[in-house]
Amino acid sequence: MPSEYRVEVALDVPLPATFTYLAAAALPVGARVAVPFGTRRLAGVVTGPGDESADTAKLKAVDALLDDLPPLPASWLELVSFTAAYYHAPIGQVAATALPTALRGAAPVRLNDTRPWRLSSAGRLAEPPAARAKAQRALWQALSCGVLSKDAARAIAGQAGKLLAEWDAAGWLERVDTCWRDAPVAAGPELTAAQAAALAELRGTDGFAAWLLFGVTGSGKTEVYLRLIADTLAEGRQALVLIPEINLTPQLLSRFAARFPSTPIAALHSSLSDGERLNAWVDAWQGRAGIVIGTRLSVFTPLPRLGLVIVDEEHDASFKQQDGVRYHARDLAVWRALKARVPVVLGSATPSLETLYRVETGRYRQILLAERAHASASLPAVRILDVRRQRLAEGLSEMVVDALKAAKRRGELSLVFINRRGFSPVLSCGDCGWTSGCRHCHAKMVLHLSERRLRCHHCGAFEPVPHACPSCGNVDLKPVGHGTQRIEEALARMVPDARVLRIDRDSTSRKAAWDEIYRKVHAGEVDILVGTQMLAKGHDFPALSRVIVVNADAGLYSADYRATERLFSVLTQVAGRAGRADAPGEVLVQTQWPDHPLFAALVAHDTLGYAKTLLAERRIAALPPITHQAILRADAPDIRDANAFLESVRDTLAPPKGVTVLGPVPALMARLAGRERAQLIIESPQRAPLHAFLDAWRPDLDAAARRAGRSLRWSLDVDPQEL
DNA sequence: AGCACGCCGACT
DNA sequence: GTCGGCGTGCTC
Repeated sequence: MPSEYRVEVALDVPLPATFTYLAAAALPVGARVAVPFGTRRLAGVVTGPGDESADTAKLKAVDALLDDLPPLPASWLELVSFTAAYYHAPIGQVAATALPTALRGAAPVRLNDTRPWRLSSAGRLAEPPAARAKAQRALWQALSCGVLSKDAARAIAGQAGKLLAEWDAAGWLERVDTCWRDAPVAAGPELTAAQAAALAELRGTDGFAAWLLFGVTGSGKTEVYLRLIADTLAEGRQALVLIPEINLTPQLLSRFAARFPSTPIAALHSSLSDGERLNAWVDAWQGRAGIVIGTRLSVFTPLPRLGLVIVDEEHDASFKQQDGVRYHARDLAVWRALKARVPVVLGSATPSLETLYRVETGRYRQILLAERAHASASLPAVRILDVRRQRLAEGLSEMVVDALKAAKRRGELSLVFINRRGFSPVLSCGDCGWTSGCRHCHAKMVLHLSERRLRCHHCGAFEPVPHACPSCGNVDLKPVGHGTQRIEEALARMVPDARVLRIDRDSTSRKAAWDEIYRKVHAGEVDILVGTQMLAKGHDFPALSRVIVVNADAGLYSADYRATERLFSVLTQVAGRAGRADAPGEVLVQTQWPDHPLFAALVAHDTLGYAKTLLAERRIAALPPITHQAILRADAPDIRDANAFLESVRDTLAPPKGVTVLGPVPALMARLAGRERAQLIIESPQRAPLHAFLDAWRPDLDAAARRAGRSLRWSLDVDPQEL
């Protein structure tokens, strides 16, 4: 049979183009196909009609049309190609990222019918199982009362799968197409005046609108989301809810399930098997799920009846993918809402500067929830402890140890927060507060002990390491944020009889670990919790009377200009752990720089004011979000190979007016997993010339990488979140 | 990224 | 004599 048709197919290979194939019939755009590629057989997605100018002799034919599913929707393909264009990633790799694992392979996929059951008319006339078969009887009774999902059936009878199959074969059952438009919604708590006002404003729009829901910790943002979702479901439309991985807890999911008991919810969390994820994904795609709730990857779920998008904790760094296709789920979520002409709500207690800047420029609208939902819970009192010229034992001051001892005597739970993020060795003077700033730009210079010099990671300038403080002559210069390695042992030693529990990635890697930690804490078997980042968010601990931050300074002067923004955010969140119940909490922050404006804002709970300060700084320094950046990263076992690659591409193409290429400079984490990392920073006040430059540059990058050999790895990061 | 082809060292 | 090391080149 002659192959008269041609199609373009996107394949998961690191090549920028799509590939032209011959086909015996006109294949629909969005169809999944299997194609021969070299010696392999790969899965691909049809992106459009084939290139007619391609030489027929070189073309191969499509092998098979996979799946009996309908083709992927045009809106999904549009999202994939936008992502590929914006992040300068090969479209086939984006498509593979956007599909669930089960749909990435070249094997056809068969789907289970996941629709719930009810009794058919024959079933209603049939004899119920004997009363002594208790489980069978219970399952039958549940069916005769109404509709039953497979999960619900399994909860009633362990053998549900087998029984349902038998009864179905007997003709007693039928499938029900779910409709959530009239599904019941459980009553929620009464709204506060602020929540009601926020809701009224959010409901007042039609079509696309981007909102920042700016609410302090405990102000009840989730309740606002639930009410909006109820509106969306009542119109028969679907809601997409994006949540940081760490906040996507069973507690949160059961809160949604309890509010919408009969609405199918597709929860896309990390512990799903490939099959479960596929089912949830297809439920969303086929319009069977009313709510999709999940982490950044969920932004790619096709939703035919999308009516609302919510991004909770929109400032959270986990929305940015840090390898492969480096997309930002929050930004893509806003784009999706725009294309679907539906509202998007970005919620946060500490909004990102990107989002606040868009509020400032009028693109997003802001709604404030200024008070905690429980009138009795007030914001914690923050005290700044000046530790200059103090003797610190393992980073702990006497004041902090005394506070911990007093709390222990009163039987109260304290939290010692260790800020490990943003650590890079910036040199500082413990006497006068001098830090090693770069004389050519706004960045801090980083100590490179092996090279015995200071190096700027923004512009690349370097200087010898000073022997004494250039400002006051003190010879005892140290990297900021040093010396908190063995803090839990130190605590156990300095606070007699204190029961110290450490919480970090290691101690929580096992699944049962969290349950054990919760049990201990709730049973009052712990006096002091010690932990990093993980403790700042997501998990609710009761009656935290005191939060102590021992090394805030590590983020205060960092080579990464985003460090202060992140520090303020994490300190606000960890402070929010204190005093959530009836007792007002206290937060103690140790610092060598008590006069830093960050602390004044923290004490005053002035998130917005501090954000304005930071935005003003970014404007002066011409940094994001005022300007736009991309980073070309390279790593190799030998730094010279990475630098050689970056130098060879840096001058292949003259950047257009306004676009600046800086570097090569070392990455903030200059060495990782035995590889040395360096980068070029590309900056521009306008997005368009930046993207045009990256597009034109791409072939040069591919060519240079080929010349550089296999040991070199490289990637392009648009809107980087970390240096 | 895979996977082939291709040309040089230590083994049955 | 060959099994296998990973350099380089291509994939519609």
